[in-house]
Amino acid sequence: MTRKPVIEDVALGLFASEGFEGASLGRIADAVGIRKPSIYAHFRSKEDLFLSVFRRTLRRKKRQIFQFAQDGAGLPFEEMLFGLTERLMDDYESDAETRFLLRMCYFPPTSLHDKVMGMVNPFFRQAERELTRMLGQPENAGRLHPGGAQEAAIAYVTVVDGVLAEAIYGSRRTAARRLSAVWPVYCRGVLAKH
Amino acid sequence: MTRKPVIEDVALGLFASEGFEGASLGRIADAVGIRKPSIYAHFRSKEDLFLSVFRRTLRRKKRQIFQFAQDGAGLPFEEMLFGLTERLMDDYESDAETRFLLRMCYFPPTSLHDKVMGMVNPFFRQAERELTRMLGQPENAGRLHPGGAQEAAIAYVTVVDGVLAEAIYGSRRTAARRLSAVWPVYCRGVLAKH
DNA sequence: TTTAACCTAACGACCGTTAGTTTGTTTTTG
DNA sequence: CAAAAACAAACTAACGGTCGTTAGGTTAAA
Repeated sequence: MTRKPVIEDVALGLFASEGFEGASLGRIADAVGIRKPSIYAHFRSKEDLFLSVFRRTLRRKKRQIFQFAQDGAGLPFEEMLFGLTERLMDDYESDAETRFLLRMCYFPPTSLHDKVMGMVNPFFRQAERELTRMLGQPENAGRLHPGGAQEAAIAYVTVVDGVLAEAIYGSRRTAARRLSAVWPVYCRGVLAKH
Repeated sequence: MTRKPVIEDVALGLFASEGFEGASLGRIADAVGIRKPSIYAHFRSKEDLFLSVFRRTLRRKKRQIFQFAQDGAGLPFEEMLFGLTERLMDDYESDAETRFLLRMCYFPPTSLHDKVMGMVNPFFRQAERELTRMLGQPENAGRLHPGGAQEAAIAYVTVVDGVLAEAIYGSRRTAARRLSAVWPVYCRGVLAKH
């Protein structure tokens, strides 16, 4: 019975709350209930542990978001996008994976900056592209302001990041306040006047 | 001729790029051109150095933003707010103080979390309150959507954080792309249809 | 009998910090 | 006005602790 996944879970939590440099292998090992050098039975280095955790977490988050979009495919786009923002906001409070991912996208370990961004940026680009494509579908494009699908897509990810920012340095409560203020503004801004 | 301000400047730069835990007193001293213990002639501890830098930086940034708002008091509010967003975005690239402040508002040193947030949160609250007040002035309130001044103010800070987020994990270029997409959406969302 | 997962012991490097000293400039005093 | 005292800002040396990491041994399952 290997503790590799336990190490990853504990490391995830500590990386999320203390950062890469702030979370030491000693504290990780303590929390797992093993000795520090035992970590090296599973990972070549601290950086290797981090990258392993990061890859796993990014993969899962991709799937979750894709799944959420698929489940809401029948809904009007603004309902589905609102739900997604709400979900991400709630996840930041309840889910260490989301906190980890967000923190490390903003401020990755200096030595791993390029490697991390090389994984994250394609994901962001793809997400924005697929969102643009979805908003460009006939049933949505007709309801959009002439500004177009791409403008609405970029504005959306900006709004999401703005709400998540408040979830980071504020709280779920204040982030929810932001969401309920910005969402009507966003909708009026992207929907065509009828 | 004391090197205290030099120490603060160098620490600011390293804290901004490597984080509090990632920036060591040894490296700071090296960059200043003094020995590590000499720092203790000016600061009681690393935390003390950090707090000193943080206070100074927050004070300056407050003044800058207040000044910017005052200078643009004659303009239509959406022009002044666009300019402010642009300014903050540019500052993130060119000004280490802005990078430091933003990073430490998101993820302050764990042990100083409450102290830092105790300084930052009042500032954010005041900024939002004054923005709401400004948008509520007769010459602006009449041009606003019935949603109201407070909604427009909260939506604005959300947009700013969204643009700055892209400045952090992307670049000035991609952040500018966001700004030019989100701004028309924001304006349509907060202005009354004529 | 090999292999995987842990262990203990210990490494050198660096961490933040303290003690005590030197040096050069102010400030006070005879 | 010159000597003395005080002070500020640097220094060297070194502290105990923690960092990530390696070597090598034990144990139990395959």
